[in-house]
Amino acid sequence: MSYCDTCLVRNSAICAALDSNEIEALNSIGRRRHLEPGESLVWEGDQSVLVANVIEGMLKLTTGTEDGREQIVGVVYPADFIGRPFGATTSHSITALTSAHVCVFGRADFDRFAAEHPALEHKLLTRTLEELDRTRKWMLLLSRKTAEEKVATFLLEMAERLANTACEHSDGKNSAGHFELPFTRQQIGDILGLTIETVSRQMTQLRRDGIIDLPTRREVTIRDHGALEAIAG
Amino acid sequence: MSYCDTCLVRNSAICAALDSNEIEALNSIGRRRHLEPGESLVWEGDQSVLVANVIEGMLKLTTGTEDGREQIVGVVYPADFIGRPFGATTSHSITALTSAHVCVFGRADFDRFAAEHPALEHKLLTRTLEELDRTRKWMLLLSRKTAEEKVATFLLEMAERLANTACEHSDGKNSAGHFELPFTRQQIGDILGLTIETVSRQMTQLRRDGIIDLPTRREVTIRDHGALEAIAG
DNA sequence: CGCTCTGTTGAGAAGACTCAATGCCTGTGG
DNA sequence: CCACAGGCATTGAGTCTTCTCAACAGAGCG
Repeated sequence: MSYCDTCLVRNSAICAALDSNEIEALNSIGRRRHLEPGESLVWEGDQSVLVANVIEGMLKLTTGTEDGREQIVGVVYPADFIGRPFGATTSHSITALTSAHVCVFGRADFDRFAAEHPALEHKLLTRTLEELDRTRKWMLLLSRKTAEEKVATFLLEMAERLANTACEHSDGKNSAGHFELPFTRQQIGDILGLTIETVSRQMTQLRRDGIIDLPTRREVTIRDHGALEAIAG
Repeated sequence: MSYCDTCLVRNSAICAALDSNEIEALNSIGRRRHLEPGESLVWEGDQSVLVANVIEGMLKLTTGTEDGREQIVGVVYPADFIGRPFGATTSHSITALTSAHVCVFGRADFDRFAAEHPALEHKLLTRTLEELDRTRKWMLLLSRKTAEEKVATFLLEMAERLANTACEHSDGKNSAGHFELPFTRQQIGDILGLTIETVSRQMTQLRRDGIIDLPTRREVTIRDHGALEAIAG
């Protein structure tokens, strides 16, 4: 009996490119692993020894300077693929933001398996291309947008991301204009390339302007979506 | 007679994954094209109708805000692959920085060809993964490094890039510590997320400190490589 | 109830930007 | 051959944004 039969992301992860026999074969080289919030799966600069599918939870990809400045270079969600196949080292750390479940493969095993299954590689390629598009779009934000624009852009993106998941879970928390932030202010700062104080100030300003509301620290209500988009630029 | 027989990048572009029959087939769907400096091959937001290999010259990938702020999200060199296969739209413009030759394919033709040649897709995948690594590393620079660190990092990277090409061309211009900048100050600013004035000031400061020399506007000599690395962080 | 962790707010400093003036090449035409 | 225009680069002065440092407030928890 394969883990995959009950896998939540069976049909949306890269595994969707495989038939049931192939899934069985992939399953035999993988294993499930649980991560506590804050626990890391790989560290920046490490030998790339493992790759994984995210089954549940959220993880951050980070890189940093020697003197401790950190930048989040990506956030991954269920069904996303993580790790660096076909390469010697990992260019970023991977750390759980929430409690998370991943499906881990030894990199060498995975590389070998992928080489024999072009459909899997194709899926991996299209995902990598999409990720590259997203990353490049983020570069513009990091380098050219003001703090106000960054925070507005971030809130819009979170609203969109979480509106999708709301449909699945139907927990009522995340509707069109209201959602629960899955990040601390520090993490938002690390994503946007700002300090925690600047993030806080911009959020307060948007609340004062009546564009958003902050019922609690972790909740956000978008009161004027158009205005937020205008600010995001 | 195939163009490919005389292609300068035949063995380093993704074409290297193909045997001579396959190259012939790929050649039949591609054509050469010349670009003048400043001429664009694709525009941000366009339908993705073509992809290409760079044969000669340098091109920039850019994205921008509505109000005209621009960010260079990548620079490509001979043998690099450009364009967005397997996707509807292009997330960035591609513009020649120098006079350039590219080998262009219709995207639909290329997608079809790639689907039938897993070795080509594999090569494309590894390249895309490398590009993603580079791009993420650049995010840290854009968001967390100071102007001084940015310029130092840029000069080191250029020195390394151009040292490699020096071996091929042996024109004597680009040795370990000396090279000719292929960018204007404005372009350097667009790459580093700085204004032209800030770039200029940082370069001047590095010259005053005796770390680099600037014999002409376009030439750079690195006098103290270690110091430059220390500054780059 | 007090402790800790996270977030908010304020004051001042520092870095980068804007605007403006000047300098230096290159190429063109007299 | 020289003068001059136009583009690029440098330099300076002043402003604005964001960061830093520091104090304080509020939520969650033992």
